[in-house]
Amino acid sequence: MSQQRQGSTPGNTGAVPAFPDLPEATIARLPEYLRALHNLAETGSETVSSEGLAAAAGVNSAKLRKDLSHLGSYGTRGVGYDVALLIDQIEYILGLDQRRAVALVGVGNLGHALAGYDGFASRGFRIVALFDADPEQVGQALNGLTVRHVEELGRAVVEEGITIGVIATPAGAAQAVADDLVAAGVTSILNFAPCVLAVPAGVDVRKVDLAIELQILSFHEHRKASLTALPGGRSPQAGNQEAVGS
Amino acid sequence: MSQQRQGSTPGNTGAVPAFPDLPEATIARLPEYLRALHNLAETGSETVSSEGLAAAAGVNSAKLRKDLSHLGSYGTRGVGYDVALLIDQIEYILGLDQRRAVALVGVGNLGHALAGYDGFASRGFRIVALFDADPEQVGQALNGLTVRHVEELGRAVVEEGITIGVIATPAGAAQAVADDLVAAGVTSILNFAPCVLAVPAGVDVRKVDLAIELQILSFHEHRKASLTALPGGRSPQAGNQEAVGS
DNA sequence: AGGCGCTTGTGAAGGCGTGCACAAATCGCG
DNA sequence: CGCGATTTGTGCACGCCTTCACAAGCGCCT
Ligand SMILES: NC(=O)c1ccc[n+]([C@@H]2O[C@H](COP(=O)([O-])OP(=O)(O)OC[C@H]3O[C@@H](n4cnc5c(N)ncnc54)[C@H](O)[C@@H]3O)[C@@H](O)[C@H]2O)c1
Ligand SMILES: NC(=O)c1ccc[n+]([C@@H]2O[C@H](COP(=O)([O-])OP(=O)(O)OC[C@H]3O[C@@H](n4cnc5c(N)ncnc54)[C@H](O)[C@@H]3O)[C@@H](O)[C@H]2O)c1
Repeated sequence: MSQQRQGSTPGNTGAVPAFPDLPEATIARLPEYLRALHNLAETGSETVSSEGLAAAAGVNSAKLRKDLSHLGSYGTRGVGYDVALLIDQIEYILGLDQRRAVALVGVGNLGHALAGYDGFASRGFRIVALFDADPEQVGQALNGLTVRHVEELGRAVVEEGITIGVIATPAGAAQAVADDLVAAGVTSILNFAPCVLAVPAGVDVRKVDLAIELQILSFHEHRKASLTALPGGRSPQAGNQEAVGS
Repeated sequence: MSQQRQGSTPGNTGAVPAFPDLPEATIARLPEYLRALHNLAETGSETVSSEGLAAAAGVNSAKLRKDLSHLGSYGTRGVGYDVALLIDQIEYILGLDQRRAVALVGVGNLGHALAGYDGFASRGFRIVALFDADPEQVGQALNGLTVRHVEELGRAVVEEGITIGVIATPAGAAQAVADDLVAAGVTSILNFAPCVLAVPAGVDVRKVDLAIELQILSFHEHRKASLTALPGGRSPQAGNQEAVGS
């Protein structure tokens, strides 16, 4: 969904797939369920109904049940879902039991905030290396890590077993950084730079663009405003039908 | 898509809607087209083909043409699209000609980065007010703005004509801040806190959650790894279907 | 032991989005 | 002035996703 995805040909011969190939839409919601489940676990709940979990995750309960049914049958009819079991299952599916190593490239304004964020560690990720091209930034300590020069990226990726790269450089440098990451063996990239990245097949790219989010909100503001201003009316200008013809 | 949307009952009686009600998927892509168009305009291009613009925006050319056709006919067959005209049209549709006023609540780690980001101003947004609950933060100057106490939010929203609020507080405070924003008259919220917000109908909420993005990438890493490790194999554990029953 | 209420899991239907393929339209050139 | 090259705009079919509605299953209470 508005995300770049370069798939690989499965060529799967087995009847039941080694990996339940969930719908993309489902995958995107699993993290939200997981968060809700963790919250429930903290409050001491042993089980949740689909209704309860759906409410906590902000979705329709039918959708939640269908999503979870793709993982297998981990609920009990008449009772609900076992919270701890479901957490384990979702974390397993998402591959969060591996505590993935992440590299962050570009420790500027945004990079500093990301490097100092503790919300990643608590969700199964370790930022294990920071990189920048600016000599001023290189060498400084940030949250227990030393910023290294971007030229060392290739070596570090291999040594630290990094599989995910986060790009927080200006847009002009993003493609070059992405190329370096891919060359080093990174197969997943989270891109904060406002630009389209070209990557080979088999590499996943997800983009986060705050300006785009604001622009989408702006559209809805515009729409709402035009509706309240002219209730049931028509466009302020350019209200052309097929009427005003030659 | 994975975004909260509280629609309002249209009750539209007119034949042709006052506002071209574009598909959500199209709206989400317009900002990307807009960026690509601005890039093209800077390089001096007067016109673009759907093929060219699609490549620059990272989408299929058929999809791009269908998207643009929803706005009207702003292309010329055999030639392409007029770059400047298309920019104007998209900016009008997105409501970017109004330079919307934005409030940022929570100037911590992430909030500082957002407040210092110049990429918003260049895309039609002005951050006009900063708020925090921490007395340590209140009063400090940031990028030409003074951080105000969150209690002043209601007054400021009205005075400054703020329609969009950005929440960058811890998750525990997010709902309360959202309530304040809505009470003050804000109808669009961009939420960085990892939690679900409840808002009344007519208010749009978009959420940005970096941990979710990483978890989605992690899933694909997991999938890719299991495919290469066990080509055509099955799940390491818990491969229960309806077999092991009784 | 049996019945009753509750909740899951899923078949089916409808809606939305995507991409193909082509007709319609425009420009440039001879 | 007509023709061919080019590119837009769109009808159509297909697949994915969502939502409804309900049968199947489970536990509890009597
Ligand atoms: N700051 C925000 O709130 C924000 C919001 C949305 C998007 N973004 C985007 O995130 C990116 C970073 O934003 P920022 O505000 O941190 O910018 P910044 O200029 O503060 O930081 C960029 C950093 O990247 C480094 N860099 C430049 N080229 C590099 C290279 N080739 N290799 C490695 N490092 C390199 C720079 O030295 C600098 O430290 C930009 O693309 C921006 O558009 C930022
Ligand atoms: N830092 C990141 O890179 C990052 C990444 C992803 C998500 N987030 C999320 O963004 C949010 C902010 O993250 P952060 O790292 O900046 O946290 P932070 O603790 O550094 O900043 C939070 C700020 O919010 C203020 N605040 C608290 N309660 C408030 C209230 N009721 N009203 C107004 N302000 C209030 C605090 O005083 C503080 O300044 C969190 O929800 C976090 O999970 C942050």
